[in-house]
Amino acid sequence: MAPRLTTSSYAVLGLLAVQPWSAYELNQQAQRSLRFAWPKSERLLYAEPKKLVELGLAAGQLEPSGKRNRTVYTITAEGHSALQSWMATIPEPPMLEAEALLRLLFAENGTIDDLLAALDQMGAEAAALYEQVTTINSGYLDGEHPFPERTHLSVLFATFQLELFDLMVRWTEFARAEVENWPSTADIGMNDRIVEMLVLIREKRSVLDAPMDEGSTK
Amino acid sequence: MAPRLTTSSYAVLGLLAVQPWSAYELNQQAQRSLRFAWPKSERLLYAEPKKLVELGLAAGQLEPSGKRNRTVYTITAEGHSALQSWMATIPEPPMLEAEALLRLLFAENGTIDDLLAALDQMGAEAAALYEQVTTINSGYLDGEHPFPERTHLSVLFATFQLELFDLMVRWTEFARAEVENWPSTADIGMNDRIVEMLVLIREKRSVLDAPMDEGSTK
DNA sequence: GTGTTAGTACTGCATACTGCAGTAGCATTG
DNA sequence: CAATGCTACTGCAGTATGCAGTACTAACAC
Repeated sequence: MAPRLTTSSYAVLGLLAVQPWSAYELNQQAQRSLRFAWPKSERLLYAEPKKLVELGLAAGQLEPSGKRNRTVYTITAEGHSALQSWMATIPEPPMLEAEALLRLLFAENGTIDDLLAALDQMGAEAAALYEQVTTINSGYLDGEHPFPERTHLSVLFATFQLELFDLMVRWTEFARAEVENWPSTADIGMNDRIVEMLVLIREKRSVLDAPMDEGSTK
Repeated sequence: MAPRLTTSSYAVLGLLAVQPWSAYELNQQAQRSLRFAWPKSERLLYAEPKKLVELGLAAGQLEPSGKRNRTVYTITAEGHSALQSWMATIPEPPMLEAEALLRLLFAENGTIDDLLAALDQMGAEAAALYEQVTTINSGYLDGEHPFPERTHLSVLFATFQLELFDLMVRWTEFARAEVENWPSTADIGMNDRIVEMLVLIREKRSVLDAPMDEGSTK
């Protein structure tokens, strides 16, 4: 039976549309950019091109290097047209998986320090990724893009990543400041500060822009 | 053999720590908040409490209502302490799955309209969620929170959701404006505007704040 | 009074995906 | 020449998802 094409299949097909790769190279490539939009396991990235070959969307040629054999996958004409059709379909909504936010939701089951540690972890990871993406993109100004004709796509994509990481850093700092003023994780409910935030929310104003009022802390 | 505890197990345990629920109610509850931090399938939310019972972290009592039986799950003392220990561990990094961004990365395989449609879809979904969360939270000001003592957690969590949805709306609008100026999806590479964006990135300035320069648009 | 629709409350199954352990060649360094 | 680390994968057990199916209940229409 013919296997079904998943979004991950099209993700791999998209990479093959750039140039032929072996499964190993596909994995490295996925680490560089794909993982920020469609994070998939190494294991899957080895399995997916085989499925594409089976379906005729890619071709695999064995290239022996020494005693080892590596298979290099190339997109076929059918692969190109499958990818084109997929591009015209409507995408699934974005999904965010964040364990740190789960810790916030259930914070009453842990200590203030547990919660602060989770927020700090999330902020630190976002900060590190922000630096990484900034460095890579700064390099493009010096002609370091491996596919110069694709720079516009990488850069526009990077603008989203950077805004997201920046938001995570700023929000975790904001949340830390709030939580530091809590006497405990449980049974706070609605104090003056929470009401303040709710008013900002109702007025569709950002809580990150509004300075914390001295009188309402503690 | 005893099944392993996953993050999803702790997510369900966290819900049970709030109050006892049936698997059906667990699913409804997960729709309201959990899905924004830890999106899991309905199917799993039916299976997970059974696993918790097997492990002694929850107890399930059968409550017949008419001819139908529904099982209501309650957290046990061991469940509480398992949850507490988990709260002290470091969380996994956040992960974003966004098909629309995948379309951007591989946009050269589709038309400008395909790309705009994907961006619009992402923006529209984020805008709808922004409204939803704003409405629900505004209700808390009128005492509509089902667990008043947990309002502080819901609200702080909501501030992140709103910032994220707002970012998605603003970024998709920004990206749309950029893409509208492209002659095609492919082979743009590095024009003046892309260089401008790269300079902003290198200087760690937000592209969303910087107005688009008339002279550089095509 | 009975057919229809919508909501409640699940289960089974095929398929998708992940993590981890294992294998094995090749290159560098001590 | 042994050890370490990188390249380049595969097998397998377990986790998670989507979808179809089952079955009961309540409301309202006809």
